Order: sequence, then C-alpha cells, then structure tokens
Amino acid sequence: MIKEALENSIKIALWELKIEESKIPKINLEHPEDSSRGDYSTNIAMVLAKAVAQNPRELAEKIVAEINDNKPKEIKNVEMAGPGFINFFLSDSFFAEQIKSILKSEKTFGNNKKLKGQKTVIEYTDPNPFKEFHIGHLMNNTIGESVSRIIEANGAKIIRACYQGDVGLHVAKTIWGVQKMISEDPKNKKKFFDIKQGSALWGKAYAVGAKAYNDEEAKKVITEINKKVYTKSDKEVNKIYSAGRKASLKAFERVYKLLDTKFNNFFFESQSTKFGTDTVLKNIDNGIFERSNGAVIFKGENYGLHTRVFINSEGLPTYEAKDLGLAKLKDNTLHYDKSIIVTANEQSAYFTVLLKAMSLIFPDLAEKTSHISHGMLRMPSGKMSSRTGDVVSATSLLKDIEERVMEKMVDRKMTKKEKAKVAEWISVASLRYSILKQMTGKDIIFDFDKSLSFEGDSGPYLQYSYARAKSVLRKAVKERVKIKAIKIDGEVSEIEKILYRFPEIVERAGEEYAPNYIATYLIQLSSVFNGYYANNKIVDKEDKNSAYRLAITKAFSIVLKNGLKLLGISAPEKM
RNA sequence: GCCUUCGUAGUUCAAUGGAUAGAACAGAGCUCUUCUAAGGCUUUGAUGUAGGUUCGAUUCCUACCGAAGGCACCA
Repeated sequence: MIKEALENSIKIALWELKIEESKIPKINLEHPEDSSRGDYSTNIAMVLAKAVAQNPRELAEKIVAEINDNKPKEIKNVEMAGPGFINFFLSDSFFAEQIKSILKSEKTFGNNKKLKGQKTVIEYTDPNPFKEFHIGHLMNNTIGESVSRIIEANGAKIIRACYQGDVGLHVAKTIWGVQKMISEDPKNKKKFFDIKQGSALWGKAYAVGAKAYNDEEAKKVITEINKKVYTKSDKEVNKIYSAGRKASLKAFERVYKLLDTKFNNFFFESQSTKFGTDTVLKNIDNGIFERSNGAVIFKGENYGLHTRVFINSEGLPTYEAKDLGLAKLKDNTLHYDKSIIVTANEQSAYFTVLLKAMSLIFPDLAEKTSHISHGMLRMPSGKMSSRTGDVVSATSLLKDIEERVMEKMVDRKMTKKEKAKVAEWISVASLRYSILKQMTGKDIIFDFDKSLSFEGDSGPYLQYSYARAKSVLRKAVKERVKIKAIKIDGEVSEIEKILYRFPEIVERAGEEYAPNYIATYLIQLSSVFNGYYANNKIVDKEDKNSAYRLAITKAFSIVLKNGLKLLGISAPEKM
C-alpha cells in the first residue's frame, strides 16, 4: 500500500538526518479533511521536535528536503504546512493506477493477509431457545456478523459459533408458563405442540413464567422443574421441553437465513454443563473456588473484582460455570488461535470475572479470549425486557420495516418477486446500518420512526447509490461505450481520491473490531459519488473521457459492494 | 455506597493528541425533457462545569454535575 511507501520515505529521511532510532515514535499518517492540504499528512516533525531539541517547522522543512531528494514516483509534491505538518500530494498517475487495480482485483479489493493462518472462533447472537429472538439478538448478530466478515477480510479463518441456553432457569420458567397456559385453556396444548405455530407462543409462556417467579409458591415449583430439566427425570417436562426446543430452533433458522448468517458450530448449555460443573468442583481444593452458603463461588474481591456464584446451592451450575466449560469445549473441538465473544455490555463486569477465573484454571485459553461488548437497543420508553414480555421480536420488526419500504416502491418497475426480495434487503440494510454506523459500545435509542431512515446517513442510501451506479453501467453496455481505466485528460476527481483508501479502512476496522469505520467511509464515498453523478454525464458516446468516468463508476460499485458485504448488507442491482 | 462506561448542533451519530470539530435528520431556500429526486446544491446551529498535563485537548489526568450498566445463587 501507498501508506507504507510514504512511511518508508519518512523513515529514510529521518535516517539521513541522523535522528536516533530510539527517539522515533510510530509514524502517523492521516488524510487531512481538507484536500487542499494533501492526500496524506504526518505530524512526525512536531512529535519529534522536543526529543531532538529542534524547532518543529525547521525540522519539517529538513525532512521535506530529504524526501524530495529521493521522491517515489507516486508523490507529486511534499510540503511543510501550519505548525509543522508535512503534507503529501499524490501524483495523477497514482490515482489512475489505483482505479485499474480496483477493477482488476474486483471482489478481493480491500482484503489483506495480515491475519493469515490465524483461526478465530467468534461467538455471537446466542439466542435462547424457549425465548423470543428479539431485537437485542438482532443487534448482537449484526455486530458479530460484521466483525466476522471484517476479520475474514484481514485474512483470518473465522469459525462462527452460536451458543444457546437450552437449559437453565429460563427454560423452567417457560415450562411452568406452558403448564399454566394449558391448564387455563386446554386448547393451548395443541398449539404448543404444533411445529407450525412458531416461537411467539413460547415467548409468551416465558413471560408468564417469569412473572410468576416473583411469587414464592410458583418459585418453588419452577426451581423443581429446573432440576427436572437437568436430570431429564420427568416425562411430562421432557415432552414440553423437546417441543419447545424444536420450535425455537426452527424459528431461529428462518431468521439466520434472512440475516445471511451461517454458523459453523452450535453449542448448547446442555453440553457445557457437565464440563463446567466438573471443572469448578475440581478447583475447590486448590482454593480457586470456595464453598459459601451451600454454593460454590469465585471470590473476585480478592482480585479487585466482585464475587460470583458458579454453582448454586441447588448444586446446579450457573451461566458462569457453563461458560467456563464452553471455553474448554470450544478449544477441544475447534483448536482456535483466538476466541472472541460478543455480548451486550451489561455483561462486561461478568466477563472480567469469568476471564479472571479462567486465567487461573486455563491460562492459555484466557490469553486467547477477548470480549466485544456492545450497547443495548433501548426503546424510547425505557429498557426493553423479555422478562416482562415487553419485547419486539426480530421478525415482526423487520416485517414492519418491509411494509414501509414497499410503500416507497409502489412506482418502481419491477416484478412482484424482485420487489419483495429488494424490500427485504432494504429493511435489513436499514436496521443493520443504524446499528453499525455508531461505535460498538454505545446504546442505541431505538425510535422506529427516527432510527430507520431511508435517506441521508442510512443503509438504503448506500444501496441506492449502488443501484444508480449499476444503472449507469447498464446504460454503457446498451450504448456500447467501453470501460477503460486510462485517463485522457482533466483533473483528478474527488472520488478517485477516496476510492483507494478502502484497504486502509478495512485494516483499521479489523484491528479495532470497529465496523463503524467501514460505515462512515462508505457514506462519505457514496456522497462523493452522488455529487459526481449529479455533475457529470458519465455515459457519453461523443466524449473521449467517458470510458474513464465509467471506470471510476465501476470502481465505485466494486468498493461499495465489498464494503456493504462487510456490514452484512446486500447490494441490489435495482431499487 | 462501590466499580465500569458515557456526556459533542433542536435530534441521532462522527472525529488514530493536530490545522477551520464532520455528517444526517428536523428548519429556511433552490433543483428532475442527463444515466433512478431514496439524489444534488445553498443556509441556520454543538464539545456538561471547573481545574491540570501538552507547542497543541472533544480525545489524557483530577474534581463536580448528569445518564446508562453492573455489584451472590438470572443470562
């Protein structure tokens, strides 16, 4: 990449100026916001000035002189500016070369091999059978899927894992709810066992059970059911259990298809239970865990964290113990180099405790594990909760958005089938973009009307820009105007000055697990293209520059499509 | 109470310690016999408060104010 070439020139210049290597910090190269300040800029002279006891502007001048002595052909001009910045202007031929290279690489443009040979397991989405797949899972999936794709683009092999809680208190609550609903209305029985019914009814049963859990009597019964689920000792419970598990998993599959997520491995809490429990019990004598009030706990306080229960006083493992078992289970089956777990940040503190315990038992695993936490989707009215049944299910939300998209598409000339497909893509794009455009850790205030915009800074805006570019390219084919990445004359357009940066963005997004860099870049890129589109007639048989404008358009469509893919958003040919 | 994260236009979000703090929406105005107006152009408007570190702070440190989350048998 050009960035490395510039870095090199700077290093050589510093070496020529006999600046001690130990004093040289990491060289920062950024794109100035104002393009009149060049394509790249470095602050190295200002950073170094103090260490070498020189005036920053004078030092910058010296560095500029050295670079000019040995200037690579990609650089048109270097100059000192402001308080001591060094600004680089790239040559016109460089931009044309980049367009050529984008057309040539096409689908792989933007990818790099930085993480080649690394195998990364990433766990995300993690919906719980017996509960609704709600918009929180949608958020987790969106971030997990995007981070997966970004890491893949950086060369790693990604294994997508989904961990599902098919045992635990929530299951017992649901089963209690089912029994209650059946006893209130026997007709419900048939519904629960009808696989076509979907998961909504089960979600309702969970809400009923969760509410009842506050009542002492019901709590006792639910606790009993919980034990029965673990031991599989009660036929009636087993029957409800397997019907519920099946109904949920089937419903999840439909959502994954819609979201274009393909998991390689599914793990279930029922698998990690024994592993986790055994691991905890084995580590009591050595003092890592201790017994307290009938439970087995990890005293996080000893490490400046907080104490957590790993096995409760009923002798059943909590999420903590199961997660510990899961880490080992994953390693045994997948042999990973790195493990990433994506959860909402309400679990951040929990995770630091878990990782501490893990580091004492499986130090190598703890070393390889990292945690990405994301904010929550909040309704304007407050926290969304599946415990009270106040949830928005993923499918119903997407359907609502789709309806609105369809309204906008009434006058589009497409077949019904095409329209339906595109509408589905646009709804997913709209939702995913609104999640990915901001920093991962932050909450999203989810106001249906405001969050899901189809214009401006939005997913559909990106898709629309893509569809426009494709439309232009179709017209070129029709009018037999060829695409050629050879520039005849004219100035370097703004869009050319942005297109070549895509690989840098992918790399940085990969380092920081930050999809929002991609989102921000694509918006900027599309906005510049839309300006270009408005000011230029791209396809023009009479104009010899048309072939190059088409090359730019094609390059734009390639970069945008590749970028959208990293966000998990489809690029429609028409919309 | 303790711990963590976060306070940026009216609103929703950006900004690897850098140059004039970017967008979008909302508001005001303009723009479709050029390839998709879900577009383009113009315009109003912001770093919670008080200190500190630095040549330079939205970014780092301290205090305060405000918000969210977590803090023993839920996940």
